[in-house]
Amino acid sequence: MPAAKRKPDKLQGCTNFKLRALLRRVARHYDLEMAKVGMKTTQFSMLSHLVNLGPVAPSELARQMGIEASTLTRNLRLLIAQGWAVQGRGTDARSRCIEVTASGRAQQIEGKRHWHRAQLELNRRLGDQQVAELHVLLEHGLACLTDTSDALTDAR
Amino acid sequence: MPAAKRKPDKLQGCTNFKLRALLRRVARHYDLEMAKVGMKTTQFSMLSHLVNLGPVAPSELARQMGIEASTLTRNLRLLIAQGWAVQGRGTDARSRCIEVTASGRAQQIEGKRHWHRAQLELNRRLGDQQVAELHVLLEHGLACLTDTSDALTDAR
DNA sequence: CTTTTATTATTGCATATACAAATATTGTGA
DNA sequence: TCACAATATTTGTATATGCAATAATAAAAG
Repeated sequence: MPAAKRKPDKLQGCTNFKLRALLRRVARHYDLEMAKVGMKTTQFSMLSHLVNLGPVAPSELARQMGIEASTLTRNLRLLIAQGWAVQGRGTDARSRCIEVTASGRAQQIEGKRHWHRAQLELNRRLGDQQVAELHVLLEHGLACLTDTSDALTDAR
Repeated sequence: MPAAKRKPDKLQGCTNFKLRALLRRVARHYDLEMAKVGMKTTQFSMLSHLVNLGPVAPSELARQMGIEASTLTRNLRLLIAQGWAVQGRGTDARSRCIEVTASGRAQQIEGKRHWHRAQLELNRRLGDQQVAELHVLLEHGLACLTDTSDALTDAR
């Protein structure tokens, strides 16, 4: 049957699969660049959030980054182990306060140079226009899937 | 300064971060649906590839899925442990041959129903048009980052 | 035919990630 | 004030993922 009439199902049309496939490549692209300053792109991400937010509670940082608190706890350990961040007492006896260190700031600035190179190279490879459009759609998707409790398909 | 003239740097413009953020949500969306038949979306993905490809060598399956052979080895174990696939001798004493079982086929068909529900719901949430455009850009990005050895920025 | 090189798969090590359960602490209602 | 609910963080458990190093075998070179 002609390609145009093929059922749009199959795995060809799996958004999850396509996203994963691209992320694997893109992550590799950035990571190769960030490795030059001894960090992963995800670590640079968290470090940058810390720099931009200032002293912040774990739960708030997790919210800002859109990750689970449990994920944050573990990923943060790597930054602390590198001496890029410290964790002190929060407003409460149960909460904490995370803050970037001087070393962390320096590392973030270094990292930013490399991140920028990676981003420019990506833009060059995919085309500025395409990257811009991709960003719009990624943000759109994120907005549509934010909160609005999923899983309601037959939960009620 | 007006948003339009803001430097396009910052983390606002990180393709990696945006992709990751969306994948986390999208993966959750699909996984909640696939959980109803006791599997992760990534497992359904591999199982479907096995169904579509027929008996295949690990290296070829990895190539088709765009993942590392080492990743495949481990992920495949879960399918085998569930009895959805078996691994036999390949053409060679060093190679293997992976094949879906009857139980695996049944599981894939079950899974497909749920995958389809998840995909339709995603389309509904984001809009058919947006999803279609997203797919085009994801495929474009993948094509631009495929092979063409990365990391050449200053490797030579 | 033996030494070297290439291919195929697996293991070791490390990170990112989530959900559920446990901990610790704070706040509330009776 | 005491039992119970709410909040903040960490731990337990499981998956996905990659790179580097091994192991096993095959192919090529000499």
